[in-house]
Amino acid sequence: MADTILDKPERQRETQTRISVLLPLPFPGPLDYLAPADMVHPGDIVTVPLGRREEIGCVWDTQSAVPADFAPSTEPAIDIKRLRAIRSKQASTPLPQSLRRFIDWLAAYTLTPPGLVLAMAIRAYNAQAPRPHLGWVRGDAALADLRITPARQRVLDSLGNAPRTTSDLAAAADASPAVIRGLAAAGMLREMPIPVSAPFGTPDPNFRTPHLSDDQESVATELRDAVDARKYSATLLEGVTGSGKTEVYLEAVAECLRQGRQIMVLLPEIALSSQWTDRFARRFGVQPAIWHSDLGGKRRHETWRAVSLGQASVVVGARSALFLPFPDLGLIIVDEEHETAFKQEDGVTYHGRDMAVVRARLANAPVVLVSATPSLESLANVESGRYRHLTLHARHGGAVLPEVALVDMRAHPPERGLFLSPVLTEAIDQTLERKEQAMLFLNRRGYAPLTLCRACGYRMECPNCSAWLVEHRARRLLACHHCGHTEPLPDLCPNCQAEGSLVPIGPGIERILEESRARFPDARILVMASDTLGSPQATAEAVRQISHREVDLIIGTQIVAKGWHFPHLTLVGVVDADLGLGGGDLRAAERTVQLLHQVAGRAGRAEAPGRVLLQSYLGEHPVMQALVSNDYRAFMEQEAAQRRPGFWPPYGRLAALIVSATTPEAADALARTIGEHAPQIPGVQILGPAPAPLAILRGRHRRRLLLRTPRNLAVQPILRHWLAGLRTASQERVDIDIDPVSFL
DNA sequence: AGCACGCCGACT
DNA sequence: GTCGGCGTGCTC
Repeated sequence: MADTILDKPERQRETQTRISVLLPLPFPGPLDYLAPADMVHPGDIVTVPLGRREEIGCVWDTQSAVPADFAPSTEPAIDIKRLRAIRSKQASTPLPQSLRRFIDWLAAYTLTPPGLVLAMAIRAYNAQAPRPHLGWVRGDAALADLRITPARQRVLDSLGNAPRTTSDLAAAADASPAVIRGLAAAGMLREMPIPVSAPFGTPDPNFRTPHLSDDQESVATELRDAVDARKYSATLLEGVTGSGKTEVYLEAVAECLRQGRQIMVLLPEIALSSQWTDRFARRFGVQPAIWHSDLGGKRRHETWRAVSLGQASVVVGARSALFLPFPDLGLIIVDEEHETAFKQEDGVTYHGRDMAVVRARLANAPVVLVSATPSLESLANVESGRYRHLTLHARHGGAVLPEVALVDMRAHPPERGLFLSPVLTEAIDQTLERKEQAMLFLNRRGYAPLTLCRACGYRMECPNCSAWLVEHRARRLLACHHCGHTEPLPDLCPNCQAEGSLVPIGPGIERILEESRARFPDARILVMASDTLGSPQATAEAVRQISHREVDLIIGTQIVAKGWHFPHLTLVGVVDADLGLGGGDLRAAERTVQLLHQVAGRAGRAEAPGRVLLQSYLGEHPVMQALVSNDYRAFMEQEAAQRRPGFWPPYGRLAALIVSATTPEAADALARTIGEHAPQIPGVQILGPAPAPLAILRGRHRRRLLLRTPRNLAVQPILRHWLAGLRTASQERVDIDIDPVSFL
């Protein structure tokens, strides 16, 4: 990629104008540089001098597109005579205006320096300069100039019009690379870049059009119309598991492809993507481009480039795909929109689903949020008229919804030291006898979540975090799931030195595996957890084994809840349906219903009807009642009624201030100071300071303040004023989380 | 984020 | 007398 040198010293200074350049650094805004007028434009990627180093940046718009109510105040411009000149302009397509505006918007909304948001957009650009692959073709030198050995002759015979790499050529000619090097030195071979084959095929919208039911067809038509309108609109597509949501929204994708425009599809996790892309390929004939944060350097650069040139028409990815430079975005899909995995927690904190709606608005494109169990946020947006609501009612192909029943653990307790009720184990027996598959779901990795000393009551805790250490018996150690700390399981209690007094309390899936092996000795058991399925390939292999009936009993964590299709699965046992309800989280109930509903949806998709058993001590809890009666809507109305009066989200706005320091005293002092300077605004409430739910995380002591405002009040200016005069010591930090999702 | 400047402890 | 610790501050 050749650079254009702009700062020729002889160039007249008068021809240079002031331009803004945003750098991927935590500055409050863009810096000003000089460049020849009409040679650089907003969006261009440039290199500029900064101090005594050089940085890559993006030419930024002079005026901000951010709504004034939460835009940061701008500093006065510095004297033009003091500006330095841009070094060079990169020969790449500029960042589109809709992306630049999105970066500004997200930065202002999350109170993040815009440069750090830009960094997410150009990290791929930076990652690895595209080094073209070189290959060999016939050189100019005449044959007579060199002795032609048999090996050399074979190499020359193997040459073609298209360049071949050294290793390829050596193999074809059965010669060593040294022979090639010799020929090259004599000028009989010439190096030539190998043209990169287009890595992204063109999806064919008519490759295999599906047969849709009337219900599906009418929804598909509405979505196609939204695409045809070529303007912003937001739609919530709600449909139970198996109602064919994907098929239906792929018709909107097809419509957008027919227009020759680009499509962004966001999924909550990459684990889901292989199944999704296969489905896509069946519909459109080629694989879509895939994007996620740990995509390798070369692939990453290719994808970024293909998107910026409009060559990748469909990109499916995790939330970071929001920052790709689509020049002609015509549609955004957010699948499983209720998933909390869309919320980015570290670094720049933003909610992928909400930001997808913003991205769509700024690109003037339609966005479709898809879920079987929509978030209360999206339902509230439907209610207020901001989103349109489309519903798919029937399960496609005649499959019926699974029957959900409670197992009252008080009435039917497991044997001492075990965790499966006889009601559940007998149901598994019957399922296995019928040669059908069963699944046990427990959203907890490891063997036991707590290790306790029976002699003194000491609990094994993480030295860096206020969290219990989880025993992983297979790996013979105790692990912290928050910071990654591990230590061997001790023989003696570290507190009272008693021998053999440490006992595991509570189940993780390893312990359920142990119990299942003893209880169902003939069953072929497969464990699915994020730590046992390291790679996407391993996950795909596990799914294949299940589909091919090579497994009888599946034991899994959250990962099994994803939209997998398991045709022979007819029984799902939820080991601890009450698990998510503790901890006082605002969305605990909503999340539990969504998760367990999703888990239940794995059962009985084909001819055989499915059955779900929920082991619970809280049978009367609204969450259990909602699951048993399968009335999601009634449950969400009840949720809404609980949140509305107190202005809890989505009926109010929330921002969290996480104060952290190296000592508890420093954290307390800083949190108190901030609390004392809290603004007094009618309708605005400050909660705290209180110990953050994980009071110690990665060795830092954390306190939390919550700011709650009515929905019509922006929290950003309030926070800005509040924290404006604050000075913190070097080891102290205040992190802001707008619209916090996790309270843990 | 880098990379400077700057002011206090153990060494050729 | 210097080398080097990382605290504070600036970069258009």
